[in-house]
Parts: sequence; C-alpha cells; structure tokens
Amino acid sequence: MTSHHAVPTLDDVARTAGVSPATVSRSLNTPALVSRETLQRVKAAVADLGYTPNFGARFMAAKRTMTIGAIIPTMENAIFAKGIQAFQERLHSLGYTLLISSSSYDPEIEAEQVRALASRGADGILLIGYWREEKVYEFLKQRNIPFLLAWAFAANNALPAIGFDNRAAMYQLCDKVLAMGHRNIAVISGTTEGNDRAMNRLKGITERLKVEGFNLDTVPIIETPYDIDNGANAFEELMRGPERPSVVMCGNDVLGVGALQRAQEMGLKVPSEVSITGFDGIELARVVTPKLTTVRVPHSEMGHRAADELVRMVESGEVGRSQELASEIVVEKSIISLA
Amino acid sequence: MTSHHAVPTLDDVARTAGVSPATVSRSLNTPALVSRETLQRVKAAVADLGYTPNFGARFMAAKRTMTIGAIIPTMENAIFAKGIQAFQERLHSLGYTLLISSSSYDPEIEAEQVRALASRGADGILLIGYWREEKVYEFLKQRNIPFLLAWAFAANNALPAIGFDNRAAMYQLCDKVLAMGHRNIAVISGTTEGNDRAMNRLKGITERLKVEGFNLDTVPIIETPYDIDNGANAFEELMRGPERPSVVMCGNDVLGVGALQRAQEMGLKVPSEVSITGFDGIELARVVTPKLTTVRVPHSEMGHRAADELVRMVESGEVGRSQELASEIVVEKSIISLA
DNA sequence: TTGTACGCGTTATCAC
DNA sequence: GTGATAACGCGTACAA
Repeated sequence: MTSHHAVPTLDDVARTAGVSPATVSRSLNTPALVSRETLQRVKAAVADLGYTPNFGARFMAAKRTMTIGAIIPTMENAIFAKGIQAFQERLHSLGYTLLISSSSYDPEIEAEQVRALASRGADGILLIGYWREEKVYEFLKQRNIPFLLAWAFAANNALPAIGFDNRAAMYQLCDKVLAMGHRNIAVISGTTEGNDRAMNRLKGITERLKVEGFNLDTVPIIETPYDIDNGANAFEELMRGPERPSVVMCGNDVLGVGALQRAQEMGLKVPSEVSITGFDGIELARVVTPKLTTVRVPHSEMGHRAADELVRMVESGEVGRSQELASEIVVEKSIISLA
Repeated sequence: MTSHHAVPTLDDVARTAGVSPATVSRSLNTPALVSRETLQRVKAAVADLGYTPNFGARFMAAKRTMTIGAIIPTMENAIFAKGIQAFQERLHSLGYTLLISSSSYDPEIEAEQVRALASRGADGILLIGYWREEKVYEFLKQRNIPFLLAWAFAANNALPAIGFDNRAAMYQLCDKVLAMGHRNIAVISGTTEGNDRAMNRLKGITERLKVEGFNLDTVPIIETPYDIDNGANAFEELMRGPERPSVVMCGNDVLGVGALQRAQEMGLKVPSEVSITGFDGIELARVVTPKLTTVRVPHSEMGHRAADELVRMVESGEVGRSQELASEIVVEKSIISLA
C-alpha cells in the first residue's frame, strides 16, 4: 500500500495560493517584485504543501542551481577535512549548497565525477591540485563551468588556484633539516604519478639536496600511497637499508605518523636515533609523541578564500584570480639537531 | 570574448549519428534494444561531441538520477571518514554517484540539506543516527524518498538503520573498566542534545554504574563538542576536581586523544596515574602513546552494507531492513588494572 | 528495430 | 504587480 502523495509542484502552490505559477516563481526568486500581500499567501501555501523547487526543472529553465561541487581525492584521511569544512561553511553563508564527491585518487573517477557534477548543474567546481587529463579542463571550458584549484599554487601556471607552493615549502623544510646538521637523509614520498602536490614536495627535497651537492642516486626514496601503514612499512624498509638515515622526511603527516609508529615498534628512539618530518600540519601530527615536525598549511583560510573566489567567479563571470597562501615550518620534538 | 560553445544535447547526437533522438536515448539507457550497428554510430557521435546527459531533464522525464545523497554531521574529524569512503566506493561499483554534505551538527542545516538533496533528485538518502525533527522524516516519507540511518542501531526503533548499539557497546566498555577495579570514574561526553549516539554512549556508562550501586550525582560528567582541545580542557577540569578519577571515559576517540594529550602536558602518567578510554576505534586512537583503549566500530563494513541496503531499497521499492553490527572492545595501554 | 509526439516543472518574455 | 506562454532536454508510450 504505497500511498503516492504526489510531490507538490509550483503549479500546486499557485492553485492553493490563488495566483499564477509565474507569481509563485517570482515570490521565490525575486520577492521584491511581488506585493507584500501575495507574498504572504504564497509563502503560506509553500509551507502548507511542503513544496520544494525541482532543481532539474529550474536548471533547465534558468541554468543556475546555487550548487557548488567539489571533488577531493579522499575522505579517508584528514588531509582535506578541515579545508573542505571551511569551504562548505563559507559557501553555506553565501547561500550555496556544496556537493562533495571523492575520487579515491583515481583520475578516471575524477573525470567521471566532473561530468556528473556538470550534468547535475553545478554552478562551479573545486578541484584539488593541477594535474589531470587535459580533456577534463577542455570539458570544463567547453561547458563554461567556472572551476578553481586548491591545495596547490604554481606561479607559472595560469589556471586559477588558491593554495600554497608545495615545492617551495618542502624546500624550506629541507633547508631546516640540513641546517640542523642532517646529511643522511631518506624520503618517504606519496605516490607522485598524477599527483602534482606529491611530486612537488619530493622535488622540493631533491632540488635542495642537489644544491647541497648530494648525489641523488644515493638518497633512498620510497614512494607509497598516503596511508599510515604504508608509512610504517616504508620506514622499516629504509631502516633496514645499508646505511641508516639520521632523518626520514615524509610526504605528509599520515606517512610521518606511520613512520613514527613503526619506529617505536622497532624500539628506535625518535628523535635521538632517528628524526622524522611530515607535511600538512593536521591534528594527527600534534597528538603523537613526540609531536611531528611538519609544514603547517592554512587549511581553513584556504577553504574560506576558495569559497569566496569561486562564488565571485560564478556570479561575475570573471576569470579566476589565483592566490598564494603562506605555509609555516613547525619544528617539534620529532627532529634533533646534530649541529 | 566568451565563446559559447553550446552544450551538446541528445538531439545533436541524434543529428550527427543520423538517427532519431529516441534511438540515442535507448542506446544510452537500454542498449540491448538497439542494433549493434546503430549503437556504434551513436557511441561515436557521443564521444565526438563530448555529450553528457542533462540530469535535470533526465530527472524530469524519468524520475531517477542514479544519485545517492548522504548528510554527515562533520567532515572535520575522522569519525565518519572511513565509513563514508566505503559507502562511496560501494555505491560507485553499483553505478551510483554519491553526493555528500555536512551539517556541522546543526539540525536546521541538516533539514535544509535533506530538502536540497530531494530537490536535486537524490534517489535515496543516508543519514547519521536517529534523532532529528519529526518533520524531516515526514518530508522524506511524503516524498517517498528511501532513507537509511547509519552509525546507530536501536532494536526498538522501526526506522531502517545499519549500525551498532552505542549504549550497549559503552555499557560493555564500562563493564570492563569496572572489572579492572576502577571505582573512581569520570566522564567526558560529546554533546548529547540532538545526538542520540552521544546520549546512548553516556547512558551506557550511567546505567552500568547504577547497576553497580553508584550514586550518579557523584560521578563527574562533562559534556562538550567533539574536538581534541575540548577533550583536553575537560580533562584538565576533571583532574582539578575535588576527587581525582582513576579513569576518564570519553565519548569518542577525539575527546580521548585530547584528554591524553593534556594529561601528558600536565605531567600525569597514563595509565599509571590516570586511565583514559575512547570510542570509535579510528586511526587517531592507534597512533597516540599509549594507544587508546576504545570500542572499535566496523566502519568499512557499515559503509558497504549501508550502500547495498539503500540501493536495494531504491531499486526494489521495498522497505529498509535494519542490521545490527557488532562492535569490539579494544583494550590498550591507556588503561591500567587496579584489581 | 526505429521514429513521432507528448509531458515532466521551472524560468523568462511578453503582454496586460 | 500579475498572468499567459514558450522554451529547456530527456524518456517513453505509441505507431510504424
């Protein structure tokens, strides 16, 4: 006995309010153009019937949905959580609804989801980082859908982005590590394929080491997906290598925390026997013992600014303006000075 | 010079493929009814034009979107991350797109987002826990939108839910704590207002203590939103109280980790001077030192099952079947036995 | 197996 | 300030 309470439409509202559909539409979208009295009647009818606009129809007629889409690589670790939460909150206060999906770091899925969001009428889309197949960008441009990149910033790239310079930040951290006297450096990087953030962080290290005169072939580097256990396993592998590093630099805090954990399991003292660094400055890095030396990224700030800018692009039709945010080296007890 | 490459429509595809729009539609939705040869031509045209179906139009014509919505209280901490990731992955393999939004634990925002998802044609909706205004449930039922609750399970509630019994799980953990000889117990609970999970976890403790003959008025209980710093502050407040607890039971791992952190900052040894417990079994609980004693919840399992069940509801039109999942007490070094 | 024609719910243009 | 009416792009009877 499925009672099919029909979904109330704008026409139903018009009927019960005793006005035309057009007036209902105006009451909802441009209330200023409607008399106070009719507005009241319409509102009452809307509440009475529990009417909700059909966005499919609205999208077809008006080409706007007040919806912003975001595609993030993963929800599984907290890397993007804080920034996206801030993004969402700001969008909400601007009257937009955020719809999120996650791609599991799979470019195919990401491309699919871009089309899914476009099909559903997203007024604008937030993407993470620069690297993706050119066809995705072409699609977005052809569809005239404003998009903004976040979590990365490259001065030489024209695409609108709000983020930080992953390479430069890691370069500075490496600088610090060298200044503290470390010369035996190993690296656990996130998977660089298809991930410009991971690639640039790795580059930050290798470029700095090259400047220092290192032979990069002798620097142990392990690449592995961002995951605590992967960080742990990579760390163990590095420590079993021919020459023990004095410091293990990790591509992010998740890997760093994994390394730290395995160090403790192996009975290695951090930092006296081995130092460990991370990247991102998420909570995880603060709650472990010792706290992880890392690069703190202004996640909330980035989320807020991205929301403001993307909405500006959507509403003005103007091209996006990139913004570079500063990151900050945070030295904690997970590293020791050998100098 | 905004070049308005028009968005290709089904009619365009039909034209370039030299067939009727109906045939294109069939090629996309029921390819079995189309000859191999025309199918080829249509596919070529689709690829050629970069055609993407307009979901607004599809929704209007067919009342289905292959979209599932989920509303979670927050993305900011990792409580829901693993489960939602699993939910998303399973949905993807079932051919559905997941759209997520977060309510910041605000019932008004949640209600708004339910309507937003409904307006956008979500075929089904996942919600967290039982408690929300009745009007939300009425809306969902009136609209005939299948919905499923997760992260909670109550045998006496008819609403379809896939989750675990928060009260019973915490009751058991409290059991364990008592068995280990603790009699001086303090509690840091999440905000219980509007949150049945938090309320039931707290209940699990108080009910068990009552059975043990405790006078509940003498049990220190602090309620605070889930946040590491809140956990830390509440812990400090409890330890400055008249009678120092031998154990602080926390409403989730986030609070527990905060408590642990503050304990270390205060120079209190865990567990020799004070024991701490959490709830959820997220990564956070595993990476701190000592590891947090907690209740491990089968997040991924829950996500997978929720996806399967919700899709079943959507596709069959049948009523949802609830499933209770088992949780597991995990005793780690953050608690000491006084017995 | 394929094509024709209608309707889905909304906004926008044009009258009034 | 308000009311007709024509799109918008698609799925699906129905007809061929």
